[in-house]
Amino acid sequence: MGKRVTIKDVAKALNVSVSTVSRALKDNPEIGLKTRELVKKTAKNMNYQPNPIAVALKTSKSNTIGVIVPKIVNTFYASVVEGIEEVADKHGYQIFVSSTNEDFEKEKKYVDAYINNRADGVILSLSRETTDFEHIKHLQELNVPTVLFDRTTKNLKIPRVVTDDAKAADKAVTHLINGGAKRIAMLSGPKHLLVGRNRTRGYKKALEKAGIPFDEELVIHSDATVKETLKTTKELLENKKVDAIFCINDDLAIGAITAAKELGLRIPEDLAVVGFYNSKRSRYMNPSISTIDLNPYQVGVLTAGVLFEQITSGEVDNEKEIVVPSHLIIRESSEK
Amino acid sequence: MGKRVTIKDVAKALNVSVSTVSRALKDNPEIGLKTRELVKKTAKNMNYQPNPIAVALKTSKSNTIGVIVPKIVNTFYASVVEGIEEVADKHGYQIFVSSTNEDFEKEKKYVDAYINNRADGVILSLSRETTDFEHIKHLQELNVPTVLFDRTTKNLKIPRVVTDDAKAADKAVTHLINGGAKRIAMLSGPKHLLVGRNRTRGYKKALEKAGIPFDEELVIHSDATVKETLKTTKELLENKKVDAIFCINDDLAIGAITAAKELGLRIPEDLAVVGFYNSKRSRYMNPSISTIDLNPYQVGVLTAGVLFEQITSGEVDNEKEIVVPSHLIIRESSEK
DNA sequence: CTGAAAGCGCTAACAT
DNA sequence: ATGTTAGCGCTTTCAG
Repeated sequence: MGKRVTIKDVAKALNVSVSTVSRALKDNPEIGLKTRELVKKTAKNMNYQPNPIAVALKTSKSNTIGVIVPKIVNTFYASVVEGIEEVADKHGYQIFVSSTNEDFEKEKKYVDAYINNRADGVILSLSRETTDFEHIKHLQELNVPTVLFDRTTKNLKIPRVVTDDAKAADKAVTHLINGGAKRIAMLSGPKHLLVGRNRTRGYKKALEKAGIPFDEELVIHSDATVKETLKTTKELLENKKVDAIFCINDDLAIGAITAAKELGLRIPEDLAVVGFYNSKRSRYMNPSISTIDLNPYQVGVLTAGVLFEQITSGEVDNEKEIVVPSHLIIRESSEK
Repeated sequence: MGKRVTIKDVAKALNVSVSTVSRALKDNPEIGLKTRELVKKTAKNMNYQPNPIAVALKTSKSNTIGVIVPKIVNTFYASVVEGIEEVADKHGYQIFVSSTNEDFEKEKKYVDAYINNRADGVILSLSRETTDFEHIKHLQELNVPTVLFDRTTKNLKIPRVVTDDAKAADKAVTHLINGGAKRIAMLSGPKHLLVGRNRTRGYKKALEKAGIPFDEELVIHSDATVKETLKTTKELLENKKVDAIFCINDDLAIGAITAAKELGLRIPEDLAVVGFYNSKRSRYMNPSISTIDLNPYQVGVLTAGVLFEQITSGEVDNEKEIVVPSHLIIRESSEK
């Protein structure tokens, strides 16, 4: 079976030395043009494939980028990965993706794996559990180009690419206000998550600009189970008399809409809703409400851009922070 | 900065040879128990980390599994990946994931990458474009354990794990029939896709069992754009008088439901719908209709299982085919 | 029980 | 312009 052909084999076939072959293959001008061509031709004929492992051992570079995400089933992250792939490919790099499943130990494990496998760069988004950052610092100590995205931390000086969560929320809520809403609730996730906090900031800001007082009771934190969402939404509609709801994600948006309909309300005449655009699917989920698109693909493209800048220049700007703008997709029917 | 500590360093520190260290580290009984312990202890103290690249170069094994999927943003594939990760982790292997984005050239490229990086196994699902299978045959020639899942082909003798698409469709349609439906339409995707063909088979079978004649006109192929779905569904409802719709995916299901509601129909009293469960999100998307769960996570677990069987035993059963059962999730409200 | 030494495939001084 | 050689970090005969 497949005995792999090495540089040595082609050297032997041509009666030249391995170094000649090695150099010819990388177009080293020290080698005569005709030998260069000859070597390249026979290498191809013999179906020679360089062994990246040997190269990596020798050079300590692997031509690969490690990408670590908290949850690959989340389409936001999957889309980011696509963006990264796109630009890595352009640079002639491959990416290897790992999902920590929000597990800190796995995150450490994968970081180590990428270090040991001499990844030329690492892109990662912190797991929910991560509060200790030694593994990230380790990457920095080893001078492995690293950039964080989305789930980052203030406890680290490191380049990062984030979404404009606060601004996005502001846009969404302002849109609702412009549509005539007066009492706007916010359906949020678990209280401790940074996303929620950032979006709450935007929510408050939009209210403030419109002169609407902030009412703590209209911000609901939940785990986004169907049942819970239905219950809290009904509560909001029946007892708090809200006329619009800003939802932190599409699952919540669907829950809100479903609850509203069960109460006989019409969307958006009786209740305006804004959700988030997490995937193409959103279009189907709520064809009649406006959504915020966080541009995950763009996040990936930009993150990879920062990384390659670092790889290419060899310089790190640990203060670098790129904020990716979000995009409000307005559906006609969402205006009251 | 991070000078990495090697086996040599710990050998020097203990005044023993590198081979002793190497052996001690892998608990070779030829080495005295106390030396073994000593070596292991100091290795840990010195923070020694084996260099997997050197190991791979020496042994031609990398302790990694390559996974190639057509589209990682598709939650079906993302979930499969989670399943694979789970069992790979148990075996002490890492996985590296690549998404071809349905591009045949990328598929070849990634296969080559995994070959060259000495992946100990490859799991892959063919891209839509793939009609040439030389790269897969190449894997087999090189004795790289390989298993296909989901998107497979009859043109290859190779272990595979697939979903029971036909059976799933049969279950779904039978469920509709049991609920009282008489004229059941099927919303399908592009005509040439295997999934659609398999599901059509199940659809026909269910009708046949119930003695309902098959009507070609009730099977609609579309690209699943929102507009198109709405249009075709309305057409079905108004002119074909269907009382139930079997949808090949959740996007179509949402489209169908939306169209029905726009016509003033109630779900499921006036129209019963069955969709597919592609993610947790499905629960939100159509809380009132039944769905088919294809168990992607299970597909991943089983696929990895087949692969590790092969890796462990060194034997390939190219006839092996595992069909993963799907699961019909019935929601009360979907019964008429 | 332990050490010496070869070699995996490649790159890059250092010759010539 | 090309060849020789050392060595990346590790495993594994083969010798003691």
